[in-house]
Amino acid sequence: MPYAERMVGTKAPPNLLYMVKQVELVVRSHLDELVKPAGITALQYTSLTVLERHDGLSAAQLARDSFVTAQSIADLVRSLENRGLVRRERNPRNRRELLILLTEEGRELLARFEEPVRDLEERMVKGLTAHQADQFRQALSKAWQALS
Amino acid sequence: MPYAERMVGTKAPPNLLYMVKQVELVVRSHLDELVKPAGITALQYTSLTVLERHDGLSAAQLARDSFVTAQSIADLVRSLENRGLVRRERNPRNRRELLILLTEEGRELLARFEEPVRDLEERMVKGLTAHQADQFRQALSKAWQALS
DNA sequence: CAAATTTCAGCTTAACTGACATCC
DNA sequence: CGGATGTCAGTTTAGCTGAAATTT
Repeated sequence: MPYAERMVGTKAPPNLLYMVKQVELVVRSHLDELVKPAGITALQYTSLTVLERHDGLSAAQLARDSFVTAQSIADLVRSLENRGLVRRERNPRNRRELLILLTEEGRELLARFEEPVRDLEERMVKGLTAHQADQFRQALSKAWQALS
Repeated sequence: MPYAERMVGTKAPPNLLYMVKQVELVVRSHLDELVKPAGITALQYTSLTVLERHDGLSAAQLARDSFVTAQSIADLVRSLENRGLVRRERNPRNRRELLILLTEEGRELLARFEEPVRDLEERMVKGLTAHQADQFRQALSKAWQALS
């Protein structure tokens, strides 16, 4: 019997922390498969969507936001740069900062996956009403802010 | 400006998949700090809570449920065994299976962290009403089932 | 024999720490 | 100078693949 069934109706309910982890795991595995044809990982794709919302971030900012060190982010950014999905240029107002910017190719990749990713999100909330899905989104946002 | 602020009121809202990831990241970092004094990782602690609900799982079952291979789980289980938190014994009805069972020490560790972990969960939903927190839990459960 | 479980050996990769140069 | 930022070098660790033994 898979977890999807075992988890339902168990005496001691799985705690919230565990469910967050399980949802993240299954989401990442779907997303990884989805973007694999483009030769990138879920993590790299997610970084691109962050840049889509906040183009021109520095690596240090990206690192802080992702709870990883600057050194770790550097590797990820370098691989995105090698693939031509982002470019970096000096902040003219602060020569020590290297801003990370989406390239045209990066934007095209994001556009190409916009619909499939939205479909995945919709599958994820298909058991919820539109209102419940919205509440879900807000709950995630509040939970995240409460612990940040 | 940290993400906790930047994420609010941005034109293009961060997508659901990204928020799930961010919440998992911040939850794990808190949980890691919480259980560090006991010399275990968040991942190991979480595995212990799984065993608390389903004592006597086989490594293969645990692996499937965690979206990892049996080989990966083996390392985790071995370190828990070395620390005396779990023991393994042959399933009398199926001699190839090694059941993973919590030891008394493992149960004591779980008892010791029950309250701090509950506190962390409460901090996580402190911006929600009791009803909303319950809806949140159900939404996570449904989202997970929908993608499993 | 086919499928499931466990285990051993080796590999890859994503993260880490430490050290250093640069810039404000 | 102190505090950020970025980079280089080396390490650790979590996960992987492949292969084998055992049981059902």
